[in-house]
Amino acid sequence: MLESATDFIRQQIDRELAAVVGPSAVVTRFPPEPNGYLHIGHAKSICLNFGVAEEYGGRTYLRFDDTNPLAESLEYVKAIQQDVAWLGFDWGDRLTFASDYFERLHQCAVKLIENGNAYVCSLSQEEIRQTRGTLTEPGVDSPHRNRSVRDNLDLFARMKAGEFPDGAHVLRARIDMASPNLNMRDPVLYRIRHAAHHNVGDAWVIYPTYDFTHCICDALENVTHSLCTLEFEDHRPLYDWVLDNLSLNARPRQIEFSRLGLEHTVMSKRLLQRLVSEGLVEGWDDPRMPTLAGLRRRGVRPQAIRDFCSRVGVTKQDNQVAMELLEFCVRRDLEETAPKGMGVVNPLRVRLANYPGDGEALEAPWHPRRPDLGRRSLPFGPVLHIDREDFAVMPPPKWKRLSPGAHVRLRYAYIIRCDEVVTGANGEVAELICSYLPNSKSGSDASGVKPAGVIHWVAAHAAKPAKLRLYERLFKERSPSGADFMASVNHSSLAIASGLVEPALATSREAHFQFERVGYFHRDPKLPNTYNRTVTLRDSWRPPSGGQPS
RNA sequence: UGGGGUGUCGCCAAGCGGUAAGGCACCGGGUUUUGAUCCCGGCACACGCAGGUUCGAAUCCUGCCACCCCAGCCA
Repeated sequence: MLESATDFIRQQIDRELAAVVGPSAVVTRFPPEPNGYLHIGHAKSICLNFGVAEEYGGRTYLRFDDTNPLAESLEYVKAIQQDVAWLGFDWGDRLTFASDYFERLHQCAVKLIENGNAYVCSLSQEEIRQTRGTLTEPGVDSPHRNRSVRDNLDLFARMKAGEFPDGAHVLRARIDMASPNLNMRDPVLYRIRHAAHHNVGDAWVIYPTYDFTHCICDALENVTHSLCTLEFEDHRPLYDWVLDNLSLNARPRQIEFSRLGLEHTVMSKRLLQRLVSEGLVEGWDDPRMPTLAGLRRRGVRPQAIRDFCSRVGVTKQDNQVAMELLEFCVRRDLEETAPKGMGVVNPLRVRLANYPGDGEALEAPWHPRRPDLGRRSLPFGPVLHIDREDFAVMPPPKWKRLSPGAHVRLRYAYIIRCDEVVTGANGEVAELICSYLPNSKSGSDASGVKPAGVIHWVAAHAAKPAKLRLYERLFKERSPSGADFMASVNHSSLAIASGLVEPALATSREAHFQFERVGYFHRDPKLPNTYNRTVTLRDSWRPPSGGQPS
């Protein structure tokens, strides 16, 4: 049916569809719990669920798995919707909440009780834990396991009515306390929680657990393929057991795939939370965070994230994807779409001794290969700023930048030569006295001089000061270990430079730019006059000795 | 020592009995007014290990080994 099945899940769907006679539909769902921000690992799941449905002409639900009122809030519900939409996926009118189904879930629970498949257990949480057994030893039956249906119904009704405090009773599935699968040892289906719920308020004091809820919601929404991560593999027998013991029309199947692992970062909510609470980052949307909010603020576009997800693939293998792949996708996307201007990170003053007048307006395209992006005016003048990295008093071999006596092309402007180096009090280069070649203007060069290279610059009289936030990896190690991951935090992952940008860039309505020869930058949506470095440009220049290239 | 999974190039990942795709990274070369982009070329006699079946095995069988997940009234 499909010319190229790209992963084991799509292959399975292909096989299923090939065996089906009548019409068939593929229905998936992305089911986040609204208890935190989405990260790039979620993006993998979102791309999979929405992608599969789209490819097979099906549909996808955005369903909030909100069965634990203690952890969830409306703030996250909103943020998650924003992130999914930002990625470019449309759930149409299929925005649902597990809590929308609380009434029907309750009916299902009553049905299980009536059929002898569930019972009210009055053991304490501690007692349940102690009687569950271990990995190698079976558990022991609850003393309440054989309560009569009538008693169970009565107790469950009173639980629902709010007669008991939290923890007094739970509803348990009656399966097998000796099962080698711990999830099947009479798992809890409902617990008492006197807590307000972000969606249904205080309508309920008993809340269903994930295992009971998820499969039923899938069935109610006619989900055909319930795609989740590997740690739920052991839950599949329970998922199936619940549905087997209810008579719902649909029969969804759970398929598990591996989570995304990314080098130099962590993906667990707990660890990310620590970074935020301990002030190692400036919030959930800090551009160093792997959250979608962080990536967005950093300047990563959804197209790049989608490309990344498709390149990473979907398998059951544990994986740790190189950060280089994400960076590749980001550059690839921005290279085509971002206007290219000039920004200087560490300004070094350059005075053109032979330049007459106050200055002139040059012109340049926003993108050499994208004339549709237009052109901008580029002020030039007698005093300029170049990047300090582009000048060397004693240049290493094959130096293609400025140095005493050397010629260099100022991008889209003139060729200059460094005639004199003015040194400051503490021996540092304070200023460069240069001369320019009047007949070397970009586009009409008649100088015949072949410069060593091309460097970027801004005119002192027109440049706008800007804070440039330069980010590096949040973790020094590729795999920050869970235990001492704090020790591998890169405390110099943010450097703030006082730079200069060309005026057209500062007034542009665009948000993403390439600063030529420096990197891709994104105007920060919160901080004024600030640009976040999304990613550097690739740099294959390696100094023969121990130089300091950009 | 219970159950469930996974092992193919540094990192991802195709392959599904017929003699190892692709991407990233890396290494060469070309183009270039970004040491960028782009283009060309190189990069696993080898598929966790050991046996076996077969004319033929990464693919089938057996046995080992390694790693991941599970003992929440979290999801």
